[in-house]
Amino acid sequence: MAEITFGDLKEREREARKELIVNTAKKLFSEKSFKSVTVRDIAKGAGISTGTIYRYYESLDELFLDVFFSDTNEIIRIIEGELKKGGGCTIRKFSEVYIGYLNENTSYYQMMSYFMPRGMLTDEEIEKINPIMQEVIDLIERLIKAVGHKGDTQLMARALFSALNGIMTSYAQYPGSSLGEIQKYTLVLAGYIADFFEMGARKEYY
Amino acid sequence: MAEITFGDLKEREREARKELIVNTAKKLFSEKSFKSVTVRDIAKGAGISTGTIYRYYESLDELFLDVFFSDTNEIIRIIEGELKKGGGCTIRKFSEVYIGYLNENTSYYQMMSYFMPRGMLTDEEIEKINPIMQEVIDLIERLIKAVGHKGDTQLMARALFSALNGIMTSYAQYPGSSLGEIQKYTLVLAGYIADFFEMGARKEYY
Amino acid sequence: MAEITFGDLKEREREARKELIVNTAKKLFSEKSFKSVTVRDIAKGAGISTGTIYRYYESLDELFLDVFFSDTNEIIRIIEGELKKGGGCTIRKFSEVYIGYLNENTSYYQMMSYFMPRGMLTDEEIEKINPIMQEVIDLIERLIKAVGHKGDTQLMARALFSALNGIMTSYAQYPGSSLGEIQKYTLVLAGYIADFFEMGARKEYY
Amino acid sequence: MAEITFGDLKEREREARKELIVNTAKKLFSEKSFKSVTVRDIAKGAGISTGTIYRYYESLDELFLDVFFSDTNEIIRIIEGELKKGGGCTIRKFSEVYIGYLNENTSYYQMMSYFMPRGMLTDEEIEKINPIMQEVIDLIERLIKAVGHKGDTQLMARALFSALNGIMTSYAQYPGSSLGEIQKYTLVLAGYIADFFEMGARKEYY
DNA sequence: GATGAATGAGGGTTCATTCAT
DNA sequence: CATGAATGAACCCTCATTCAT
Repeated sequence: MAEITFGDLKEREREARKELIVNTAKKLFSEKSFKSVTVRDIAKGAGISTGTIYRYYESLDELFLDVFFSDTNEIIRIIEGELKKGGGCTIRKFSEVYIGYLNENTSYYQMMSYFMPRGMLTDEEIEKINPIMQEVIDLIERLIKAVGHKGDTQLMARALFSALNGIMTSYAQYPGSSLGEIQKYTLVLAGYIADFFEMGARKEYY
Repeated sequence: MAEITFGDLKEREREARKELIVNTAKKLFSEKSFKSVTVRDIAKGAGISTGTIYRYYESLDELFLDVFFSDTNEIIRIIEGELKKGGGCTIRKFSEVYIGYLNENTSYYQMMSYFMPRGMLTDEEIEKINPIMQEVIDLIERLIKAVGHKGDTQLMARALFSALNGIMTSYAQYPGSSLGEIQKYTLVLAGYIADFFEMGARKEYY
Repeated sequence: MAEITFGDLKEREREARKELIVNTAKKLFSEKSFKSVTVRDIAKGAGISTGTIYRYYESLDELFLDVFFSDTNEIIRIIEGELKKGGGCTIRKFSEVYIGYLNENTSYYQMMSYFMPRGMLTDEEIEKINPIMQEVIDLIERLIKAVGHKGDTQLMARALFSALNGIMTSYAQYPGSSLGEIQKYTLVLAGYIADFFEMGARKEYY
Repeated sequence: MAEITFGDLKEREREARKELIVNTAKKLFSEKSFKSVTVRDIAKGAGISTGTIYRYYESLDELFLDVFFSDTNEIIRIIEGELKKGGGCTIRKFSEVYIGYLNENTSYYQMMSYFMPRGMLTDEEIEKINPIMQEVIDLIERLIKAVGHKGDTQLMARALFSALNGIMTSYAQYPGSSLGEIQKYTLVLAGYIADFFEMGARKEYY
């Protein structure tokens, strides 16, 4: 029978604190551009001191990366949940749910653009991020295989992932349109692209 | 016959100055992340004073936006040039040339991510940017129509544009791989996506 | 026969703890500049918590002062040991051994510079430090008397002590030279100065 | 005939500004420990903004080094002035004047202790400091030669310089005594040491 | 008595922007 | 008009010290 040690409790509390910090950061990211959120903003928002943040994260970037990590996990959870519900046209379903998430969490793809550039991440950080990103790709790949695709499903998964992210970069909050219009339009684009992939997946393409 | 007034000359000189500033900024963007380039860097690079920059641009962001504008124009020129040369598979050709450009000018899609978020641009700025972005879309649309597509070619153009941009956001400088490997991979993805669109365009899809 | 009370045991344990802390600090001082060693560094090195350190020392400075105290004791021990061994030219011998110690423990004279400025020490701290410093002076004085000096031996002792410390302040780690060269040079200076004092001591100077 | 160009004026003004900053720093150093003086203190004291400091110095350390440089120059000027006045016992005179200066400018030897440690200075900084330090040594050397010393006058100069600095490190503001008492005592020590060197210099020592 | 998480003032430094010359 | 020195708010981060457990 699993015993709960004192160390476990400590660890849990630590995780709870990190979660508080990460969630505060997420909340602030939804209010303003993620790069304009400061340590003081987060500390204030979380009701703790700036110094405390540095007890849990060595730098702001490390914290941001954890938000990214957490968001990615959330995406996976949401999509797995959604997929359990429905039947049929799953690539499309995935695409819509994913874009829906990005619409609600605009900082996600902003962080992606921020972290991708060469030299931004240490090897250690890359090793932390890679597996979870691969999970997303794997999840998409499963959908593609489900349709019976015979080609390079990994490649196709990556292509779809890229294409969807691009919708956000290009139209996420396109200036001049109302938020609702934009969300509707990005969903249309997502559906359009998804259909191509759906179609492609059904063929023995590549 | 059009007469050249004193005012015209002034205006031309002004444009020449702005071009000098913009080109200096571009050069610096290719050397380091666009967000880390400072007014002083640009002024120094252009051989003028920081104050002078503010005679031509109200703020750094306005300058950056002009770089974005100029880059977009350059893209259009390059692609029109490329398209004149070749025959055949033009959607693919476009995709490859476009991704090639983004690989060489990493600040372009970084700026895109930077400017897209709501509230970043004034109405005035939007009115300046929109027409040129539309030109890119129109250019893509022409390629799509050339294949004989009967569906919503505008939508398809926008979808392709988004998808290609997404490749860069997602894999532009993917950490851990060499620059060359990344460029190759982004081109593979571009080709893959382009083929879907090529195929889709040939059908009476939508 | 002296009885050992419970209080004595407590006191002994307390002293042992302080020694652990001081020795840890010393070890760290040999690795980096003494002013850059933090409470956390020491606590970690000693395998105790930061809070515990404050049970033994009211402040970091008090701890540093104890290290200084302990170092001074060590110096006395070492020099007494050395002097027992040899005959002859003892002022010189002392000077070389002392400079040798300072070369190995660069934080010692750094702490001296740090604590000497007016206002750095409380009266209480001064009362603790003075006797041990006087011991060093007395030790030097004995050497001077041994040569048969008839002048103000206390003054001469203080002068020699000062002069040797100055070698370290001025050339301890003179930039541009290798560590070995510096150590050799400081020893040359020490010998040079020692000879003056040796000579002076032999006279009925002052 | 030397013409004064616009550039010269600019350069002069720049130097005047640096002097203002340096003098403000010196003033503050006499009020509190030099390491506890902040950029903000200096800016406020000089009636300028913190940012302005960084127009003239790349870092606080660079500024501190300039103060050290300026102090050393001042020492040289003062001593040369003094030496012109008097005849006779010049090594002693020098020693007293030097110690007098250090008593008035306690930050000087504090900075010496601060900058000497290996790695504190860049090669560039070393190249700036070395010549001026050598000037001081040369000045002392001249005094030694004046007495007719035949030995290694450079070494003797360095030894004297070290020995005098050590007086300050060891007794500069020895706690417990009044400022006046300390100054008197350091002068006694200086005289005592100077006499040794005076004596030594007169011989064909070494 | 020991712990170590939390504090928060304060550190050096940056940089878009302004404005007197 | 151009200049570039000056501004100063804001940034990230550190660390001696405290105190609830």
